[in-house]
Amino acid sequence: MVFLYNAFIMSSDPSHLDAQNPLPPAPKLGLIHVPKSSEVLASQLRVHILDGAIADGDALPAERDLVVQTGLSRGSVREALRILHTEGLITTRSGRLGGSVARRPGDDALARYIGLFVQGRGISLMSLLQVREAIEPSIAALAALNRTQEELAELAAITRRIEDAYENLPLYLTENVNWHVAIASASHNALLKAFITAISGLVFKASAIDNFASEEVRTLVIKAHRRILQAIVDRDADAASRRMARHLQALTKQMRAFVSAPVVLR
Amino acid sequence: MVFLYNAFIMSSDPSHLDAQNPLPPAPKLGLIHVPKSSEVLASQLRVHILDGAIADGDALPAERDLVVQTGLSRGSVREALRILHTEGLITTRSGRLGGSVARRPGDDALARYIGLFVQGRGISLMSLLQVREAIEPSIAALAALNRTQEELAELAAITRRIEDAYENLPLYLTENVNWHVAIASASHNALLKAFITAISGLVFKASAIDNFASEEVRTLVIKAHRRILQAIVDRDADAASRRMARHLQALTKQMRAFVSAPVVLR
DNA sequence: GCGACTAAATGGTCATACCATTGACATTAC
DNA sequence: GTAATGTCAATGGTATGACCATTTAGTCGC
Repeated sequence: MVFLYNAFIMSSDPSHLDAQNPLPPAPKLGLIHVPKSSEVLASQLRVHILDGAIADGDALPAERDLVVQTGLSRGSVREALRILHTEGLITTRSGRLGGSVARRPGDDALARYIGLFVQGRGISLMSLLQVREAIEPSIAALAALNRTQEELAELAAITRRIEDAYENLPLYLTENVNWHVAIASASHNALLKAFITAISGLVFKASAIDNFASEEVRTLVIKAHRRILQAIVDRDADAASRRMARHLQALTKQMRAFVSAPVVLR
Repeated sequence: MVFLYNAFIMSSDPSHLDAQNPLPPAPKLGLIHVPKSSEVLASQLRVHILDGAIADGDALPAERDLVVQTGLSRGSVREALRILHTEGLITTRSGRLGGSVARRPGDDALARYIGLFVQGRGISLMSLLQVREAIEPSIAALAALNRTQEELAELAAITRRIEDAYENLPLYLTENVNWHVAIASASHNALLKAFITAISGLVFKASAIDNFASEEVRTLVIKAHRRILQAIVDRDADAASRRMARHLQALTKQMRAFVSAPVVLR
């Protein structure tokens, strides 16, 4: 031991280096991050899930199988699976024929994280409405361009359901969220749809506390929805965008009284 | 054991219920989800972090302390902490004075999940550019309205750095991302900023593979940046929005050749 | 056939031990 | 004195092994 130690000292001594090359090999080392075993396993599995090598619905090996395959302890394997579960990339069931199956990240997973961000950072309802006003007119325009016949039918059905729920406030509000999401679906842009799903849900939860949807407001909303729907039917992207922008501005105006406080969920 | 079993059978026998109240208490039970111990602990800690009871930078109890406080095993406690870590709500260090400290969810955390979504769902670069075009004009408008003097200075500095990096392509591209993020900062909307941070980063990574920024493009970009900056200086929200929209449309056009494939990261 | 029981496979939890990392503190060398 | 060095304690990281809980396939009995 002592011998090895001395040898190390000697090899660090620059005195016997070639005079032509007086500099030691110039370590150029940066900070070294030593990953945890669970993170390494999670990363490997994540790659396989994201690139489709493990497809949506495919089963992962059982925990005890992963233990023998990886040489890690079961605790580490379980922590890796817990990471993937939290990321929304697997679901897990107990019992015989149980185990973990791969999942593509869904709108709900992304919505959950946007919710964490909004709540943790104390984002105000005002800011949320700003985001909605920023995004949704473009979504309406894309929907006008890309909507299929089926999506149009669905959208018309929801528009009608909202009108039918005129007296049933809770139903009215949830169908309203569905309406916005349905338009986002018709935009054929999955990321925009996920954004609007998250934001509409948050606005709904934050505003359902107080009841701002007076009868007058509801009447105006229904009118606006009809006009937006018509623009989408007509494939008139410009009109869809414009009308959606106006619609949201009007809604925001109605909610001004509530917008100062940060968003509170549940 | 047998006795208890029989007692249960008897108590389930409705024959000796009050005739006035012939219905059993109407169970009305839905599906019951039994949470895992680690999830319960994670939820409790999460609430305290999100509502600020555990502020950003505050230390959580040591793992072994949580064990005695909660009565759970250390493995369960660790899984709970792993969940919070994955959600970006805590960071953890080893060693003396180590432990877990609470963190507010940051732009990076949200960006990471948006990245997972984009990659896992095979979102195309085209869709990403659509999102950028949908969001960023509004951001420019908000920046024109809300920018402070300091943010203006920072924005001008970045604009200059981009021009200086005309010949240094990698620097040019990263400063370009910074420019978009700086505008989003000036919008004073943290959620929009997080979105743009994520999307600009993804577009950068997805497009840095091939080199589309020809000299001609770079010249046009620099011109466009100047005009947008001027609108923000002038507090002209309309012009800022319009010019940003044009700028992005032009950029998207330049990238048309690359946009068909899904986004590939790293 | 059909119900009830059993067994097996799987995730969930616990207890314990030990390793690895980090920094405070004492010690030593100069 | 002070700077290098060594020691030790606190904390997270990992491994083992056992047992519990849940769920389903299969089997037995009627």
